[in-house]
Amino acid sequence: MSLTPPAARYLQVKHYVLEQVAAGTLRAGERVPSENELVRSLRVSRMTANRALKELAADGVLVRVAGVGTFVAEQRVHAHPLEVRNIADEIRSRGHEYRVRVQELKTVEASRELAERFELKPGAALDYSLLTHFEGGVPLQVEERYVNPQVAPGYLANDFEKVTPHEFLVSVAPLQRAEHTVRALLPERRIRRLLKLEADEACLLIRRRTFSRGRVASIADLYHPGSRYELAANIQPR
Amino acid sequence: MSLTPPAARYLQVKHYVLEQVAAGTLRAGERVPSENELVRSLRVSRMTANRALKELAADGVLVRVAGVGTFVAEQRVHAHPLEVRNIADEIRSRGHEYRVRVQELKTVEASRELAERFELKPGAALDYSLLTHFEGGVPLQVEERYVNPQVAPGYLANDFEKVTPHEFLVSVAPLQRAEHTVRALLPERRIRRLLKLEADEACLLIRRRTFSRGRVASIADLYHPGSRYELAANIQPR
DNA sequence: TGCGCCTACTTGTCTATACAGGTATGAGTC
DNA sequence: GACTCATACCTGTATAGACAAGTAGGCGCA
Repeated sequence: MSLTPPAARYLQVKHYVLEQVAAGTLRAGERVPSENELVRSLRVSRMTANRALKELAADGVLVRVAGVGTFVAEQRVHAHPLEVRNIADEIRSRGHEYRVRVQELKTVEASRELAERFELKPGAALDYSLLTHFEGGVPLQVEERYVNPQVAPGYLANDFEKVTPHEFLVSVAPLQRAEHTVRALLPERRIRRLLKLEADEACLLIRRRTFSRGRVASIADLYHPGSRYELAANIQPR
Repeated sequence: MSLTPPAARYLQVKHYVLEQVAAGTLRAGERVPSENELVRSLRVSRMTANRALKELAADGVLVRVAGVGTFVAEQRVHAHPLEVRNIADEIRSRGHEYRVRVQELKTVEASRELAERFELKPGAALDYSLLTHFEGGVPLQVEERYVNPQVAPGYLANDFEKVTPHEFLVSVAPLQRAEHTVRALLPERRIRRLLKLEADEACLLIRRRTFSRGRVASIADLYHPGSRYELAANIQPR
């Protein structure tokens, strides 16, 4: 069983190749379909196929040799190709703290997007957590996670005050197979919708955005673009 | 002073942006020229500008927000964006060993490509080292390095039997500013040209390639595509 | 056997063009 | 003050077409 292919076509191509690598149809050292073959079989342009293979090569999954072809990389033990950005790790030493807001089982009935992304039938349940991150006492980020309990069992049993969700997921699931959806900070309306928690914090978050009117030279103190939050951790089994 | 801009145009764009970030013209959080501005000022297509900015964002140098713009990322202390692949580290625990063949000062007169790449006048000298890597007793790779002595002083003074060239370079030079040229294994003719060292090893290396005639299904035992060697370590000062 | 040449194929790069979706801002309305 | 709307701009994605450079394999020649 595999998850629903993503919407973007280059992601579909990556998905197509990764699926065969994960299933064992393509083993280490074996030849991957060339760009032109992918063009014919998947009906995409060569630039799209090129992007997909190039990114997989950058992740260390494939190896490309100009003039020869593309091949499944040998197993590399140490280096993990997927770059993981963990805001908690990054700012921990700079006055970072976070608070756990929600930690519960959620049915996917409400959101059709979730059901599709995780390929779940209506009525199925997902582990859900919502954290707010602070830096120097100022609420900066909202981290919302949906985790398939089948691929990361025991997610909700954690004490997220001690172990961050990211740390747990890293320890329990093979990161090479993980698909993380990373987005920048939320626009104002979604923050309002999300943060019905404590009015003052919502105010602060929103005020930091509303301040932007008038001065656009630097977006640094509004967005803190270096840091991000992860919307959904969608981890493939196997 | 800066090094010669690379040949590929998307690398020129990256170079253009990185130079301003390194020089301090663009500080953390500040706005980077948009894709369309780069199109007009550097006379490249938007796809090229897009690729340059996208890769810099993947390296953690920039942060892009759709609909807003591109910004210089905040300083991130821990994570180093440049992914460094070190074959010695990767295979060390799997029967890996290497032998130092050449370790000397070389003038760049012979190669015009080298002089241009390092922006040196004819007659200038470069530190040079040539190692052969083995895995399970079989010679697998040739690692050839040219290092600018001004940016990595003391390179030749190392005992490369104890410290690999890569490890020394990592310790002495800021990797964020490094430009590594990574290539796959050499074609047959260049191996012949390079390896006038010991006939049997050259034979083995070449034989592993000549074996390919007839069976093309898997290139694994010929190339070992997962491992690479670095042709030139060209490290920018500052 | 070794060498150079040619052809077919593969990846790398670049361009022009197009559409989609997100965002900031100002004008207008309640 | 809060909201809606239109506009201008930005990034994300996708395509078709083109040229360059590298490689494998076949062929012929010395």
